[in-house]
Formats: sequence, C-alpha cells, structure tokens
Amino acid sequence: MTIYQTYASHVNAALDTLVADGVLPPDLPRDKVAVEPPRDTTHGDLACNAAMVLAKPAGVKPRDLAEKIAERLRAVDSIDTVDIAGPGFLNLRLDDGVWREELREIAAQGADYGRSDSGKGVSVNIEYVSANPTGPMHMGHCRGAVVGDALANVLQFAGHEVTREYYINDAGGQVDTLARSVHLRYREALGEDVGTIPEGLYPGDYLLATGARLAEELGDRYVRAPESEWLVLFREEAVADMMAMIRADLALLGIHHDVFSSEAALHKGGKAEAAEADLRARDLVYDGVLEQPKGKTIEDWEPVELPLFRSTQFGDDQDRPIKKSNGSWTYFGADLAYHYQKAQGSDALIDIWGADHAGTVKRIKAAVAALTEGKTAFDVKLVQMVKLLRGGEPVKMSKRSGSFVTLAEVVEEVGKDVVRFTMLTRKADAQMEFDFVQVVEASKDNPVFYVQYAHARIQSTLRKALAEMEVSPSDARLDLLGAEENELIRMAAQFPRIVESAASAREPHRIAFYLGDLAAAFHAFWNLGNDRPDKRIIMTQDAETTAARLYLAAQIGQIIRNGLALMGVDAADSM
RNA sequence: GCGCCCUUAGCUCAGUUGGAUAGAGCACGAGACUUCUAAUCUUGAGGCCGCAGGUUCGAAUCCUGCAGGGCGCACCA
Repeated sequence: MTIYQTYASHVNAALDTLVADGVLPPDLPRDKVAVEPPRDTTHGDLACNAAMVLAKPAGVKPRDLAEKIAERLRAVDSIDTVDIAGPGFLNLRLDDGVWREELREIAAQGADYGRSDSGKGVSVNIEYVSANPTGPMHMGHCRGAVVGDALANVLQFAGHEVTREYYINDAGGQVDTLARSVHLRYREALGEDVGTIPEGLYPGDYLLATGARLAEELGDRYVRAPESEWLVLFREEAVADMMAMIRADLALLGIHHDVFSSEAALHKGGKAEAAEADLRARDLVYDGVLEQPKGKTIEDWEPVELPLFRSTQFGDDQDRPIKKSNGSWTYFGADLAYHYQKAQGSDALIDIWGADHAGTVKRIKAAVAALTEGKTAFDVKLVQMVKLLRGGEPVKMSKRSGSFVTLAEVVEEVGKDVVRFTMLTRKADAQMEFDFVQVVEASKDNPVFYVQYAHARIQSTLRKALAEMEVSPSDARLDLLGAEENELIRMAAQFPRIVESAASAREPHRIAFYLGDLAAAFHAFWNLGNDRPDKRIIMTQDAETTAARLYLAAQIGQIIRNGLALMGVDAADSM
C-alpha cells in the first residue's frame, strides 16, 4: 500500500464513524474523495477534499464537516497535525517517521518499487508501429514506436497483462507495388539494365538484397513470366525480408512485439467475411450509395453501391464502405475484422497511430463498439509528427529518391537511450522537434542528460564513500535526516502515484517529466552542500550521517532507474 | 463546407482527469566554484491560461458559441 492509500483508508475510517454517529447519511458516494500531495508543500504532506465533496449531499457546511473529520484523524498516531484551510481542505502533516519508513520500502522493493496491481484483471492489447512492410523504419515511425513501447511497460508495471502487437499491412496495393519493385531488382540482379526506377515503384537501394537473393534462389524463370505467375510469390518474399529488416530496426530501440498479425492471413481465415455477416445480421452493414462529399468536388465521381457500415449511428459523419467496387476489402473493412479478432483476446485495446490518421478514429471506434457491443474499452492514441533539425536547421528528407532519414541512422548517431528519452519529453499529441545537436548536449537544457547526470552523481558518491570512508548506505540512523532530506523523500514517494496516473491516462511522458523534477530536487540538495558543508552527503567526520544520506541517495537512484526502465532507457553509472 | 487536434510567461512546454496564490526550462537581471562531479545550484522580474457566455462551493481543466493555427475529408494505407 502506498502512503496515499494508507491515509485514504484512515479518512474512510473516519467517515465510517461519522456515518455511525449519524453525522453523515449512509451510502454517500465516496469516489470523488481524494488524498493527494498538495501542490504547495507549505500546506503539509497530504491534502484531502472529503469535506468539500461530501458537504453538499450531506446537507452540512464544508468547514463544519471538515472539523468533524479532522477530530477523528487527529487520533491517528502517525498524523502530527490536521489543519482546515480554504473552502474546507484537510491538510495533514505526517510524522517524519512515516517518510523514513517509505525509504525502507523503496529499498525493500528495489526494482519493483512503484509496481502495482491496479490493472489486475484487465488485459490490454496495445498495437503500435505497424509500419507498412515496404521498407526500413524511418523517423516518422519512431515516436509511435517509443510511445507505444513505453506505455506497454507502464501498463505492465501497473499490473495489466499486456500484449504488444504489430499489424502487418501485407494485403493492399502497396505490397503489390513492393513486389513489382523487387521483381525489377531481381531482373537487375540477373544482369539486366533496368535504368532508372519508374515512377510509382519503390526506388530504395534496400530492395537490392532481396532482388539478389531471389535471383540466386529462383534463377531466371520469372524474368519474362507474366505478373500473375510471380506476384504472390514475390510479394511474400519481399514482405518477409522487409519485416526482418523492420524487426532488426525495432531491436535497435529495444522493442520486441509479442504478436505480429498479418492482414493477408486475416483474409485467408475469412475473418472479414465473418465480421461482415455478424454486422449484417444486426443491420449495421447494408448496401448503399454514398453521397459526394460536400465542399469538395471529385472529378470522376460515380455513385456506386457498396456495403456500408453504419458508423453514423456511433457519431461518425458518414457511413463507411467495407468493400471496394471491385469486390476486395477496404482497409477499413479489414481493420474492423482485425480489431474484432484482437477484442477476442483482451479486455481493452489501445492503438497508437500517427496523427495523419486522425480522420479515421471515429469509424474504427464505432466499429469496435458495434462488434463488441461496447464491452471492450478501446483507445486510439494519436502521436504527432517529429520535426528533425540539426543545429536549428531543418533536416531535408526526400521520399521520392528513397533517401529518408532512417531510424537506424538516428540510433547510430545519438544512441538508443537518447532517442527513447527524447521521444517521451512531450505529450504524444503535441508536435515535437528533434534536434540532433541538442539531444546530445551535456547541459541542463537536455533532460536526457540531466536525469542521467543525477543518477551518475549518486552512483559516484556511493563509490567514493565506500572507497574513501568505507561507509555504505544504512538505515540504522535515518533519524539523522533533516527537513531537506525529507523533501526529497516526499518527492520519491510520489513515484507509485505517477506510474498509476501514467497508466490510467495512457501518458508515458509523465514518467519523463517526473524524473526531470526528481533529478532537479536531487541536484538542488547536492548543491546545498556547497553552501552548507553540514548538508553534504559525504561527511568525513560523521559516518552515521553519511550512511543515512547515502541510503537516501541510493533510493533516489533506485527510483531513477525504475523510471528509466519504464521508458526503456538504461541508467548511466558514470559520465 | 464538415470532422478531429491544438491555443498557458518573450520562446519551448508541464499542469497529478474539477482544487488552494497557474508551474518548470531557455532567454533577461543579481549571486555561489582551494567542490561530494559548478556537466550544477540559489535568487529576481515576467500571466486577460485565445475571446465571450454557461455548469458549481471551486474552471487552465467540463459544456456552448466565436476567432486563430495544424491535420484529415469518396473505394488509398
């Protein structure tokens, strides 16, 4: 139990006695009662809003109710003072021992500190990356990959059973184009001069290897053969190679999915037909004709009857076709079936998408709501674009020549940890700049460095104390810790709350911001020792105080490691 | 024309799902290095939370309208 949960239960007990005494009516909903750290630390250690939330339904004045709750809370041993402030806040000040005890808790739980079971019983499927298997990963995929992976870590830490999934779009027109591009490279590998790559095909050099491999394995038998004879084969081979490449790219970032789902396999298994039948039976799919969109003229518009999903019933502004006029499935039609399949295996679904797909969120949410009859929680997290800069100047990217900035190049240049941390320094739905120069700067402007530096400082202090004083961290005399140290502990004790909020809000960036704050607090404490030698961690004349402060520093280090681990970043022991 | 996202200090951004006097960093002013790693810290100034209504004990946060910016708008993926 965290400190906050412990004191929430004290508040609950106090409310129970008030109900028993007839001051409060029974059955008041208490879900809005919160015990939280106050924003302003001068207000105490914990703040509770119970009196304000319950006063109205109970028909009493907030401050009167607050006074009654306060009376009962004052009887709790570990609570030093209870003040009533503002409109009826209960401000609790805890005995210092409570915080010292939390420090021992951190030490005892170690890498598990912050783990909770709040997500227990709710399995989550999180689909992220799902880049089209037509080439290597580039920076456009990077942010979604990191956000998805970090979120998966956070959810797991919060007790959810998590499935990390990648959806392979291996059934659309793009992979046919890929197959044709590879066929060209295959002919090239057999000695043909193919000249410049025609418009509409993928020009990238990364297809050379696949072409060469197929030339070696298949010989020249498909050089002159009609497309119908080789398209499927070349498509499968090319997709397999592209996926191998993508997996290798993801591995550079430390990302490993549990499940790779193939769109082609979905169709083979008749999943789309099954979903359609299900929806038709409930009149959620019908054959109809779409109107031409208003405010936009389409030259070759022709009204066609298509099977349409009634997404307007779920708030979309148009019903959406699940099949094309040529009979094949639309992306949406397949995606609908795919989400149906995912919903069979998990209680909650999360998709991480690029913001350019924002327009399709409504229809897929509608589809999932329809297919699962609203039973499966489903979230789409949109991830905004990343602008690449070098020293403030935009990095030029040309998709046409195939010379985009690849993920592998970036990881090679700045390292996995810098990429991952930086991608989490903004809310996912806010635009972000990634400056190659800035992200590797060794200064406090650079949060990656700043947090790493705090950790390295802690580790080096531990080493130094051991080497020069033969003193190790110890909890024997934690009573020697003062007010400044307690501030630090208070901050450290928030970690479990932060993890929980990051999990429930699905916002992994909160971990990064918290670590920045924690690092700042540690750096501040450290520098206090410059002005006040009695506040240094290492006190050569005082082994007991040194041991206690080392214990504190070690636990701060532990939390930084735990937070970084959730982000998928390794902690540095020295810099 | 419609839908979604955004608008917070000069700049870049947080804001614990509705809490108290709205916070950081950069930049600007003033300070701290014979150090425990100054790769850091302390301190000052800086605000109509885009605008206008509404909801309530209480709004940057929720609702409505408006303005400005971004993205997307037949069968593409």
